[in-house]
Amino acid sequence: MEAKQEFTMEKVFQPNQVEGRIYDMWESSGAFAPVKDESKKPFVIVMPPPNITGQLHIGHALDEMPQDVLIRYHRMKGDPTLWVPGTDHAAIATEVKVVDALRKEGLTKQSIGREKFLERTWAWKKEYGGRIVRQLRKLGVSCDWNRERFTMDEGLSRAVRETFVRLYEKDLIYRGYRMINWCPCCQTSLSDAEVEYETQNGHFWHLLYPVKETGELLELATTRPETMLGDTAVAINPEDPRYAHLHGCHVILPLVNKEIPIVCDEHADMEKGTGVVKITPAHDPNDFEVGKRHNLPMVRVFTYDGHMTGAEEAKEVAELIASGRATEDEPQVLDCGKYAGMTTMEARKAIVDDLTALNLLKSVEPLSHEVGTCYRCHTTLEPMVSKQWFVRMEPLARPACQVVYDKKLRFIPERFEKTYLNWMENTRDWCISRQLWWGHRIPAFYCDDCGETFVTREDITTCPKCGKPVHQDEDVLDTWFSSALWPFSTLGWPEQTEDFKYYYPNTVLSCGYDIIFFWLARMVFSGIEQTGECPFEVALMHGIVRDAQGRKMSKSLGNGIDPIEVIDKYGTDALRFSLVMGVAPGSDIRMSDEKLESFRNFANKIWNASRFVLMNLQDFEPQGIDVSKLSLADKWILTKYQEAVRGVTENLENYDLGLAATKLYDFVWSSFCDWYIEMAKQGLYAEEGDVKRTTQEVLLHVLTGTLKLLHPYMPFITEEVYGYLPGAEGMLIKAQWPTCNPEYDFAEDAARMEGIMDVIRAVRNLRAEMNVQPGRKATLMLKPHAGWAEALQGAEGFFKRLANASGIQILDAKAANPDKSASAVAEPCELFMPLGELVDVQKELKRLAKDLKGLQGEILRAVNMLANPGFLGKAPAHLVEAEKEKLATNRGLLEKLKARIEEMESLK
RNA sequence: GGGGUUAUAGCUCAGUUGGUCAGAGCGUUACGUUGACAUCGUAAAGGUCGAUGGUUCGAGCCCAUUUAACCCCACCA
Repeated sequence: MEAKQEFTMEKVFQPNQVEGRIYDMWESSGAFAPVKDESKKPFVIVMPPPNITGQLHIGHALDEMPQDVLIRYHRMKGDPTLWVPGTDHAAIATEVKVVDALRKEGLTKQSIGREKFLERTWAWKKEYGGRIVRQLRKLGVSCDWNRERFTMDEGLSRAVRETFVRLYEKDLIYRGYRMINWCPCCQTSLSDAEVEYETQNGHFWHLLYPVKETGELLELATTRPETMLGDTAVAINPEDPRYAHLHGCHVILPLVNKEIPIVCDEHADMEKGTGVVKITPAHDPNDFEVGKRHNLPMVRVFTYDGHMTGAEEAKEVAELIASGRATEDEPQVLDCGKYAGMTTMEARKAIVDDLTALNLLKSVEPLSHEVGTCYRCHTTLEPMVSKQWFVRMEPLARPACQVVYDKKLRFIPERFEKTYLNWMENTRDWCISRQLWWGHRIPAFYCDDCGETFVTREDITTCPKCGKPVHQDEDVLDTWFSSALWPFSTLGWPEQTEDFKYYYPNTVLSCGYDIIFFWLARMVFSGIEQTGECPFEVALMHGIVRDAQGRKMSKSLGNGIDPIEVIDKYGTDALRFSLVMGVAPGSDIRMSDEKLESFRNFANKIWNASRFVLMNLQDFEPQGIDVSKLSLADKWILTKYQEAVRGVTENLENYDLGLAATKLYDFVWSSFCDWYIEMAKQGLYAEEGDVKRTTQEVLLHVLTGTLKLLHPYMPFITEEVYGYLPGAEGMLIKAQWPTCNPEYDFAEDAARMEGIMDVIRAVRNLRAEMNVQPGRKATLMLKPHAGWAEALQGAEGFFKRLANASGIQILDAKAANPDKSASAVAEPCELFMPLGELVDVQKELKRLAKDLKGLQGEILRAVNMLANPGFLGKAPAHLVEAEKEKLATNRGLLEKLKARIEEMESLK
């Protein structure tokens, strides 16, 4: 056994002096690695991988906290416990940053080429990817850094490729022209999940299209007039009587002067506007569907960088189509003529002007509507028809719903089940190709000659069919495609590694509710499809951190909280505790200096309580508690402590992390510090060695156990204090989770102690109410109720120490009440505090009247309850009994109180 | 348009399956240098648990309606 550290505790806890040292000690000792035991079920969590571009922010801290608490708890419980950390390559986010950096050097990614660009990005990753990982350590996370993974590691890339190939082979991945969300700024497609809707103020433009056959002007409305160049039809509802005469007719598309058909389609809603809707199949999701139903041509009028198409591009595509090398779904491209090259916004204005000049703009009304924007750069997205890779969702979603129906996957809190199912039951195919360079390149190869597509596990250079050269698809995969495999790719899958076999499925997945669709849902269906099992049993959700006013943190508001600063100022433990205590699962939390301060104070309270105990443990060798020697106070704290052990353990098992933390806070501050330590002083300063020794044993036992209970929440301070404890071996992080000893439960004695505490509180109250100077000690006269005499007599020391009494005097039940004293009644006794002339009879009467009123209210309530036949008949017997008992007690107290009041009245 | 959340002391929130009280932190007020801690201690004030109705012997907790705020999802021209 190594020598204990010398007793050198500072008066105030200094987190920054211990945190780094302790973390290094944990890490280098191998404490974070799981202790594998095939006979036990492991407890496994994979950490949501932060982006390599990221800097640690408060959201990460919130994200890690529940995980670290659970991990530390299970580790102490003796479960083989694994927490896998890692980082995400974040395709689009990272690429944007690198492109930005290039721009500052006057470069573009095209100018340096794909290979150089990737080199640059890897260099970037090397430089910044480590930063977040270092910062995470400051939070005290006890994950197994030896298993740190990166989504673009070789092994994980193999998992991605294997998954892609398997899905392709099962026809669950396909390539085709579909309506996708296009970001003209990032110049890539996005999945539906990556669209963020924003309310924007726009206009509703009412246009007039001349009907060829009748010459009338057909009114229709649009929010995006620039798309009209790509209209290939106008739709009306087949049931609409207003337009029955137009069936089979055509309109002349203004500005383009092209004849396009009027089609009948359910999509045209008779209730909306004029009931006529323009159809732009290449630039609107609904119109795309209408176009398919009516076999309408698709005409693209926007370039991929947000401008109007021109002659050159039109010609190019036309030739491609003519050559037969384009798929038949390839949209035509319009030469927008005078509008070519304009941005879409410029074109909008020009087109509106031109239509106005032609008297074809009937009216404009302001309109506020939801517009899709890019979740990375918030540019307004353009719906575009584009050739992309998709995951077929329907067959994957079904089993992913089933595991939730079957409760094989449990959400905490439960309500997120609905959020999840709502999405999973309605989700559409997932666009997984991105027009980026940074990421997993799509393993599809196209023959330059025969045009055949090959999706392969290994790269190929020649066409297996005709032997001609092939080229690989230029695009990379959605970054979420790889993170969807995280629970098993990090364990070595697709190899059937020992780790994979033992640690998969994981136990818990903890993340913010904001990434349920991006990540959690996709892990579930990917896991089920690839491994046959739901990747985790419990989805533990948390909210987001808000500022003191409840606002989201954002760069523009500048209200972000830097966790590193917080840690420097208040300590990691305070930050950790403030992120969990009293927080209900799944709810947002507000962060404020006041809050952090109060938890820093809590840490300091723990520190000083420990310091006190340790000061009184010099030259003390623990030998265990001798139950026969325990005082009432000892029994009380042991009972309370065991209650805390049971409660906290139960809460942690149920993932009620916030409740457990609250219990600990209360136990430490109120029970242990405010009461027990104060009472223990009597024992510590006692003459009898036995009494002192027993007190020391109890203090040490309870403190040690409490540090263990606190450790998952406040690992640093508890580890530090633990190092000073006599009899504590090894590190706290590896210590055994506390269990209860049935010999230490003393319900009756504890209740007795509570009674005495009530009397002490009553005395304090009296003193405060009567404005008794602290220096003035009074003798307490106690008139015990049946059965309390002995306990009260034995508590004299407590009254002296805690109630500022000079001593107590036990009065006979029949004795006369002392004159000129303040008084109160409590369950154990009537108490009198002689104050001589200090007693203001009027004031005292007023106070007693207040007590009387309270007591009478209680009695009335109980009487009513007991007079209710329903209650007597239906309530559980023990509750009825308890109520009766209480009523009897209160009646007794009432009598005493009344008598006392009469007595005082007579003194007036 | 669909779904969800919240409404409890001045502020921020707890309250686990309905059964005694409705609790904490911060703030406020009055005291306080009693041998761990002023990053502290003691005491106090402060709420008809958003509104209405219902179920029940009993509801902050369950049900219905309603008001207000917020969030998510949704292809509405």
